[in-house]
Amino acid sequence: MNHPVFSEFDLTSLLSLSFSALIDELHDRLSELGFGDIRPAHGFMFKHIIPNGATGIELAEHLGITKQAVSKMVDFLEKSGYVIRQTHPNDKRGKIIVLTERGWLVMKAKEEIIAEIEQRWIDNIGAERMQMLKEDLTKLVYEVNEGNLSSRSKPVW
Amino acid sequence: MNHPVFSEFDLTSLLSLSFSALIDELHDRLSELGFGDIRPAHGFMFKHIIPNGATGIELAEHLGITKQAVSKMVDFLEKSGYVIRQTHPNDKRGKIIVLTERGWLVMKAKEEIIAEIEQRWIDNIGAERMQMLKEDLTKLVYEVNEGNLSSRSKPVW
DNA sequence: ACCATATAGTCAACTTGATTGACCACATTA
DNA sequence: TAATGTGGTCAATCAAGTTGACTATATGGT
Repeated sequence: MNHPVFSEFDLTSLLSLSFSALIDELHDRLSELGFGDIRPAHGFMFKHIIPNGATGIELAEHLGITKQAVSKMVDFLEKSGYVIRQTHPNDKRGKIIVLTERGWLVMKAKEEIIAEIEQRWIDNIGAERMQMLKEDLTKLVYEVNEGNLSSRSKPVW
Repeated sequence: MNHPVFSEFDLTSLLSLSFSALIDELHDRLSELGFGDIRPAHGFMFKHIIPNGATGIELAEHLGITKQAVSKMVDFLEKSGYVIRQTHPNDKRGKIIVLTERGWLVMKAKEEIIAEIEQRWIDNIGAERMQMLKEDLTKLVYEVNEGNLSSRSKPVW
């Protein structure tokens, strides 16, 4: 199939479409591996639980949602066996959320799948261009946020 | 401020962050212009209403949601004065959803804001790199979807 | 040491944007 | 023209978030 190279999409659509294409494939593959109950936001949470656990409030800030919403997500993930709540060593009010073995398995699977997709893209556009792509996107992320990154991001994985 | 150029983020995060940075700024600016009731999904709907209107089912397919959900969105947008439902000329069951004057104003504002942001990025990374970025993202969108584009995309604007 | 205030987490009620199912009016085709 | 298909809406429900109220524990000023 011969596709047009010059964009019929504007930048917004391109970013949106490439992102959701990536995420959709990732979650399809995770489903096949038996992780069908994992949603994109869970992955982003896991990322901040690594490597030594995190409190609910820390996760809430990272995810940009309320601590109550985090509490519910953790309820679900704990029931499904991906994380557990441990009592905080220094603060009896607090709890630390850590990954279980199953949680680590998802993270590992995710890494492998993303690496594989990324490799396909490298085969397609070349390693140099992929490097440029990443550099440029990194710059853009910093530029648009004008320095105060992660303040309002609603990220995934 | 001197930022690292080589990515501390993986591709998923980069795409997610750059996309949401873009969308956040866009909607902040639209809010300032008095379009605070417009959500990202509305913009994507508008895009497919242009230029000659669309039926609810067409929009549902484009947005990847049910026709009932579209119907609700249209209810809202009609009440807010962005679109109207016209009776379909050939099919008395159907309706065509078209933009009102106010609807066109939002689209125009959106174009200008995106163009301005894009220009900032061009100033930052250069026009050539921007062109490459778009080309590469376009390829990636096609590659990941393996030809059947827009079948499952959950896009915005 | 004590009290006032702040903080981590949970419970409950509500909101929002989607879903599924049922239905009506009109179209299409055999 | 009867049988089936299609566009749209209504209603009930679901999922994932919100706000508000509360408990238990920490912390800091006097």
